[in-house]
Formats: sequence, structure tokens, C-alpha cells
Amino acid sequence: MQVKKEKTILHIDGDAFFVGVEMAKNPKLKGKPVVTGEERGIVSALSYEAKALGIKRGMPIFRVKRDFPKVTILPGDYKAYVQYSGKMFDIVRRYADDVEEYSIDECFADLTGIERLHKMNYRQIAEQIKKEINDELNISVSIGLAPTKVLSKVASKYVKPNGLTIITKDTTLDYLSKTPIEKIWGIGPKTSDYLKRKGIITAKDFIQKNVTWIRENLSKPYEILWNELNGEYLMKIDPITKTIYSSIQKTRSFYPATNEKIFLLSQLSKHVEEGCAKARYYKLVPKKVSFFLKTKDFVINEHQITLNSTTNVPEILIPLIEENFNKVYKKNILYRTAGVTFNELISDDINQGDLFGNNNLSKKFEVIHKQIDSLENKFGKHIVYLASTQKAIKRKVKGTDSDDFDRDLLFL
DNA sequence: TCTGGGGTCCTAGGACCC
DNA sequence: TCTGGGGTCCTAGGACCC
Repeated sequence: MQVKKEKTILHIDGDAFFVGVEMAKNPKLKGKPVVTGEERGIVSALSYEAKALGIKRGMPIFRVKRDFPKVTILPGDYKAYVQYSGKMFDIVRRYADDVEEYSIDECFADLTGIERLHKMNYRQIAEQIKKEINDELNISVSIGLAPTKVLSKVASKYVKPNGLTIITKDTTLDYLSKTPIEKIWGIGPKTSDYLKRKGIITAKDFIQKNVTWIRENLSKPYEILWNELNGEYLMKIDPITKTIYSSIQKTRSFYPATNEKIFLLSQLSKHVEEGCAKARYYKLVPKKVSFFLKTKDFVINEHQITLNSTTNVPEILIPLIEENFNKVYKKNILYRTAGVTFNELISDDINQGDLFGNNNLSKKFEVIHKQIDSLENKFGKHIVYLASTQKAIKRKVKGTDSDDFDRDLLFL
């Protein structure tokens, strides 16, 4: 019988990543309470010092200003975060060939078998990676090392910030007995409630169930999770850098909630324009487009449209949404969010058009939009937009970028 | 978690086919 | 005629993630 060689998977998680980068950019902020998210009106990331004061993610910025006047409030600098993220992953690639960029501040890497090459054991390699990230980028990360991806996520979370935790076959049970089931990657509120009702409180309780019980009570993804927690490597590292989206979504909430049809339609119109711009940027076209309204009570009403010809041109998509608007809209209900999603994106090059003759029109608009895109590149976002979007740009909306206003407008 | 915005993947059930 | 078994494709919707 062949014995499978145990894997060593590394997981790195940035510590309060966005503010970590802000502190690296401006070291004077180190050790101070700092939050980002000013431009959105809610806290999107916060330093450990800010956390200690009782500030939470999602807290309105005005409350932070009012209740914690000493806290530094910064707008998000997404470009910088992407840069730091890339540099962090590159440092990991000095040691491992297979690195999966999981999110802006997290990656997995397969370290299996590289000890000899680097003349260090796994702990030393992880320490070295951490040191290089600290020294070169001036940000702090937490690292987990374990035989599977799911266990490595448990490990990296176990000590934070600036932690390094190693879980082996022998110590798995011990760590999992101290990990509440809802902390496991892939087990959300619904499933953890369900499991708790069945008496499963910790991750150890979970892995001690037998496989038959898992199959009878849960769906397939949870069986994979169960195996991973039991040390069986099933979720592979996927080193392909994902530049291709399978969907693009644009949404915005507003306050107060409203049932004003014109306003909701113009919000959707704006989202379609932005979604189309993003799709064009990545040379993608959707096969399906859906839009939704979310009520004041957080109920989502959605409608999906299958396009008979793929297009990323708003002049074609917006009328379709207008036609179908009443399928989600009810007169007497107040809405708080509107959004648009482009589904089943395919590459623009293989977009062969259709048999219905829409394609020529689409192509004409495409030419115009390419020119607008390059104008916006030069002069900034929202210098040109459709008249149907006007209402969305003009009305002051909570959470809308302030630079949407007071621009010279050019109607199409 | 009193709830922002952008994503991925899985599943149940219906339509349709032989 | 209302009666099989089995397969595929599509859709809506749920659950989860950062």
C-alpha cells in the first residue's frame, strides 16, 4: 500500500491588512487607533488599537468622529493595498512554487518537500517568510502551517496578530477542541446553528462524527471540510492568478429607503454603466444580466434576463432592465439597496454575436464606449454618463463617493 | 453581526428528451 | 393513454467567503 506523504500547507493572513498598509505608508500612525473607510462612510478596516476602544467594522464614520475624536480616519487606498498584496505574495514565491492568491490579504502555499532545498525546517521557513514581509514591507502577518488548507486557516487564526501556529496530525485534536465550530472556514451561521442543535459545539465534536453521520446530515461540501479537518488533503492549491471574473456586480445602498421609481431606475442605470465599464476593461461580456432591489427589511427581489446577444453596452442593457423593472418593484414598498449583476461572463473575442441583428448596434456603441473609457482614464470617473443615470449621480446618497458631485457634466 | 460591497460554488426542482 | 426509467440542461435560490 502506498503511504501518502503528509502535506505541509502554509496560510498567510495579513493583520488588519488595510490599516497595516496605511501604517507602512505613514509609520507615524503605528501604535495608534486608525480606521479606513472614510469614503464609504463606514469603517472597513481598523487597527488593533481602534478595536481595543470598542470600534467595530461597519460602524458609521460619523459615530467614530463623535465618540472617538482621537482616532485617525483615512480613506481607503485600494491601489496601495493591491501593490502591497502583490509584494507579499512575491515574497512567498521565493520559497514555494505553488502559491494561491486567495484574497487581497491572504494566500495559501504548498511547502511540501522544500526543507532540504532551503536547508531549513518548515518552522524556520515560515519564520523567514514572516521576517522578510516584516522587514521589506513593514506590515505584520499571521501564519498557519498544517497538513490541509482548512487546518492551515485554523492555525493562522489561532494566534493573531503576528502569530505563527503549526498544527500537525498529533496536535490537531487539541487545537480543534479549542476552536468553536462557527470559526471553521466554510461553516457559516446557518450550518453552525444547525450543528449546535445536534450537539456539535467545537470543531473536535465535528471531526469525531463518523462519515456516515456527515453524509446523512450534511451536503457534499461539508464532507470535504470534514475530511480536511481530519487531515486529509483534498482542497488543492490553485496557483492560477485569477484575472477572469465569472460575474461582476455593482450595488449601492441608500438612506433613507425609498420607493421612488425614477430614482431606483437611475441607480440601476448607473450600476449598469459601471458594470459595463469593468466588463470592457477585462474584455468580457455577460450572457445573463440580473438586477435586484433590496427592501428596507432586507428582502431581496431579483430578476434575471438571458440576453439573446451578449453585450457590455449600457444602451442595450438599460432598456431591458426598464422593461422588466416591475417584476421586482412594488409600489408600496421602501427599498434600501439596488444592484446589478453580470453573469456567465465570456471573453469578448470569442463573442460571435447573434442571429438577431443586435450585434451591429452593439458594435457601434462599443466603439463609442471605448473612446469614453479612454477619456475617463485621462480625466477621471463619471465625466460622461447616460442621461438615465443622471438622477443617481445628482441626488446625495449616503455612501456615494463625494467626487461624484460638482463635476461638469456631459450628457450622451 | 442589527447588517457594505464584491465575489464563488452547490443543490433542488422543473423542462425536455428518449 | 397518465403510464416507466433515466439522462441532461437550465433556473432560482441558498450558503458562504473576504
